[in-house]
Amino acid sequence: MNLQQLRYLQEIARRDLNISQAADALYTSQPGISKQIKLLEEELGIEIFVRNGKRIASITEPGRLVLDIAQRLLLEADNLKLVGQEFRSQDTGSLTIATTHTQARYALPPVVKQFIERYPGVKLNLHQGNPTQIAEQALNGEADIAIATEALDQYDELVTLPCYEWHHCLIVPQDHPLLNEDELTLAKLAEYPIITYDFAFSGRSKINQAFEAEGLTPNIVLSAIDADVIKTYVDLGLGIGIVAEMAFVPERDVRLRRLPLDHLLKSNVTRLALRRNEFLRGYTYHFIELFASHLTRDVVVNTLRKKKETLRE
Amino acid sequence: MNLQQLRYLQEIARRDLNISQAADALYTSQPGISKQIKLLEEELGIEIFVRNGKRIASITEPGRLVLDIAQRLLLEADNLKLVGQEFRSQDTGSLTIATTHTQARYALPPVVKQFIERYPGVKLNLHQGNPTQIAEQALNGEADIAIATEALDQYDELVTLPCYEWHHCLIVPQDHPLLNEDELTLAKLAEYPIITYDFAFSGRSKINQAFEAEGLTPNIVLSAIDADVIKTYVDLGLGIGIVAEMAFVPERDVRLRRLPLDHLLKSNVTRLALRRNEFLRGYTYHFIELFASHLTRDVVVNTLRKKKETLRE
DNA sequence: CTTGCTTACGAGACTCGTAATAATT
DNA sequence: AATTATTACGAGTCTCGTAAGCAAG
Repeated sequence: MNLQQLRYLQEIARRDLNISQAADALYTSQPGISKQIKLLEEELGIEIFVRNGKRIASITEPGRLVLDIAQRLLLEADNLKLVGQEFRSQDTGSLTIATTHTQARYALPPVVKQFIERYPGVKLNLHQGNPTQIAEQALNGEADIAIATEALDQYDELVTLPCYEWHHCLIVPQDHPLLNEDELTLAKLAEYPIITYDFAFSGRSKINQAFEAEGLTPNIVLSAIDADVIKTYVDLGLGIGIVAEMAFVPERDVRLRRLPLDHLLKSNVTRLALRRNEFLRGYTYHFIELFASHLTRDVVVNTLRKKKETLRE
Repeated sequence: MNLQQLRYLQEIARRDLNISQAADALYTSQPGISKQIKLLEEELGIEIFVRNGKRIASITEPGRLVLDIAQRLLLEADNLKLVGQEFRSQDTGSLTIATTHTQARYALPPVVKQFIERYPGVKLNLHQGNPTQIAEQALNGEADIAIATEALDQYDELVTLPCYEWHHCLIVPQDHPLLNEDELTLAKLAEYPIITYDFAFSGRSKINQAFEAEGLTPNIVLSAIDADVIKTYVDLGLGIGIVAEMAFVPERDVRLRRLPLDHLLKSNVTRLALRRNEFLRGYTYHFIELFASHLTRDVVVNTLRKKKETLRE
């Protein structure tokens, strides 16, 4: 048994049990992988894959267990390399953040600015995507940190930490009748065409819930995946917009007005996700603390080693 | 980087940083280990050991981290092998219990009897030792389960589970004046020479605490590490004995009498300890459940993956 | 007939043991 | 002087890539 075999195994699992694809991904030959997997199965004395003649059909039950363990093991192997890098060169390396438009555009810029000044030797990458993509990038190590408001909680292998709480707000053209209302209600909002986030983005679920709870059906005329699109169409007069409060910038959005919705919609919590048990570089802790000052190194370390909430077995 | 290098590393750490001893323990050559460690250090780009010329003096800070990770990684490697064994042959293998006299002599026999009947193919080993030895055997994998009333809680790498609660009792010769007392008090006990457990065994700490709390100094004339020795000397008239209640067997100890001490001494909890994150064979779960029926497989699985209570970093 | 896994085989790399060397106690 | 680590070197093994074979869809 060796690490290489386990890497092969992991890659096969990632590539839908296709050995050829795994070979391509790892820049090696397909027969090589095939043989090593055979050897591994032989050594462990179990079949990892169910084979249909010469095709791999599925994973066996013990295979699933083996895969699980192998992944934890490989994570520790990565950690070893990271420890090396950390001590070899404290402040150089790379840091990849997977996040959504809202965070990348409105929440992260000041953090990034501070970070790159402090760590000029660290190559900072931002991957933008939807919450599911983000979570998966964190899961398979493509990203070191995932930041989003939705969907991060659904993976056993990820640890999540609350970063900050925010509310939605209403944005309307500067001459809109709603600006004269004494008290905003969902019912009044429902009278106008609404432009807001696409399903699965930036707390859209909270918006749906609120209207449903009052038996209202909002007239969503456009669902966008980012606030800039929403603001553009609100400006054009297509409807009223509901966006994250961070996304309204008075200096820039001069033709729009903001109205708070704190009392109508539940608040949202933006969270970040890390791979459980991963070793983090010193600058990664620093980045996290820059983003959410309560997430000190100690807090993060403690959470990283916490128990899983649910177990599959 | 490969598993072998990490095994070498682990063994060196276990053998007080002596490469020659590690080589002996692993049945390999000393230069071989030396070289592989060098290679590992080179690959990680850090020094793991502090060298004084040609002697290894200590572990560096990054080395300690590396060692920590390596141990977790190797545990998972062991787990892979165990998964193999589990599925290859469900009911054969070995199970090693490290425990104290009290448990081995009075608590375990019925469990062992049932177990060997149910699993004739499993080689069951019992290692007797003091609580510290027991914990260490569990730690380095010499034992699969440690069972004791003391000392198990002090290791990060071990998970402990409560098995059962018990009290001490007083044993006296059949004609002893204390048998005529209406109500036993610690003060009355302190009037007689006492024979009980050695420090660090079977709840001795609870006994000391109780007397101290009342400002009494018991006259301990003999401290033994097992109840059989205690009973022998009580029978000889050397004093009165305080032992675990399980250790008194009316049918056998016919010349002695038992008096309850539940109201005078705090109760004790016997616990078992497992290595955190270890994969357990099916029959191991079964053994645990035979010993403590509330410790079902699910309960144990959940605890094994729990977070550490304290972190060193 | 294309995709995908396995078998066969050989070049090159790696591991490990022995022997010699050197430093520390 | 004895213990212990490093260096040197060679035999044997292992890994991996190419090429050929073969089963499944």
